[in-house]
Amino acid sequence: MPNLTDYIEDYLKKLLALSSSQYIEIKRRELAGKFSCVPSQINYVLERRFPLERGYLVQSRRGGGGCIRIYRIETLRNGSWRDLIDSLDRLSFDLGRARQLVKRMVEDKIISRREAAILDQLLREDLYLLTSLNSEELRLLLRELFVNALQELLKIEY
Amino acid sequence: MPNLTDYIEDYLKKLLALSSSQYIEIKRRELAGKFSCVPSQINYVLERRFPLERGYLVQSRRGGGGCIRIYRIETLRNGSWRDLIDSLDRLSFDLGRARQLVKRMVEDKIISRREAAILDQLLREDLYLLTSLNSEELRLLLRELFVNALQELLKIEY
DNA sequence: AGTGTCAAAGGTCAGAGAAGGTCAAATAAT
DNA sequence: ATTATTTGACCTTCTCTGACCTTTGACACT
Repeated sequence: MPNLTDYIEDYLKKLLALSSSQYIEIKRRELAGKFSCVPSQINYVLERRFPLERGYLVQSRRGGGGCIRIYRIETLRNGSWRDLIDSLDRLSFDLGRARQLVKRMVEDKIISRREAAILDQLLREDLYLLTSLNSEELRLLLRELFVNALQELLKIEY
Repeated sequence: MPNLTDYIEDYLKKLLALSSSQYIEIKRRELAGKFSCVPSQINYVLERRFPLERGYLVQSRRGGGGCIRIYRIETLRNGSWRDLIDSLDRLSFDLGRARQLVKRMVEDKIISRREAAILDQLLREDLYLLTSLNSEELRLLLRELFVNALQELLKIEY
């Protein structure tokens, strides 16, 4: 026999599944109204059913126009990001794919915009012009630097 | 779910981005009119969204022909660190000093632990062993990568 | 030139209202 | 008995408005 918390959890997860973006936005009061409960019930549900460990990130803003955002950090849990990085390592590494990966990781909130900025700088070919590296050497070096940086980065919690 | 303040902030930041100079000039009354709000709302937006700590400087003149100027500037904190970075650039760059700088920036909360982790990886000499770089070439490359990454990083707000 | 007045800016501040957050106590489930 | 849920009183943050204040420049008057 499901309880209120279960119903609200299901509802939010359905919304997330339907959403075309990586997150949903809710109004605490409204949602509480829909389920005829006190607003703080929503906090309880978020705390219990949408913790970071389970792959959710909750952010909120108070005041007029405030709201709660729930992000799905889908691939963080099963470690598929690490697999992706490893595949970059083993298979052909190229700049385009690396940059693409950085972009997606930002979108999925795996890394921050600032972290992405460093990685993007690292991938700037022109910075390496002053060296005598040939293009294959450069590719291997970039791969080494990029993959390593990313692996270390993901070891540390936000 | 954006509110009035968000809209006005966006509008002003777009103007700033489009502007060819370091600042934009607005008329408080006019702007308030455009967004159908009271003039003091503009002050509120400036106070909340364009404070010095975030790299904005707001000046104004009262009276006939008065107006408000919003400058995009570098924050003091970033500025003094940037000087340090530049000095690393011009003077002798070496790994020890670079690592030390990273450490101090973390302590001063200019950069995060994760950001530091990427920079530290970048400074790992052993990653460059697979290349044919001699030690002076390596030093120059590291300097280039490091200084560039840091400079880009400081351009982005947390 | 000096002064007074007025209108046209912009500035300040307090208060109302609109969210969301916390925490402890009561209740229900296991 | 212990853990999970639910509620409600109280708190903090953010936004918006309106009444009232200050500064500046133009112009008229001496």
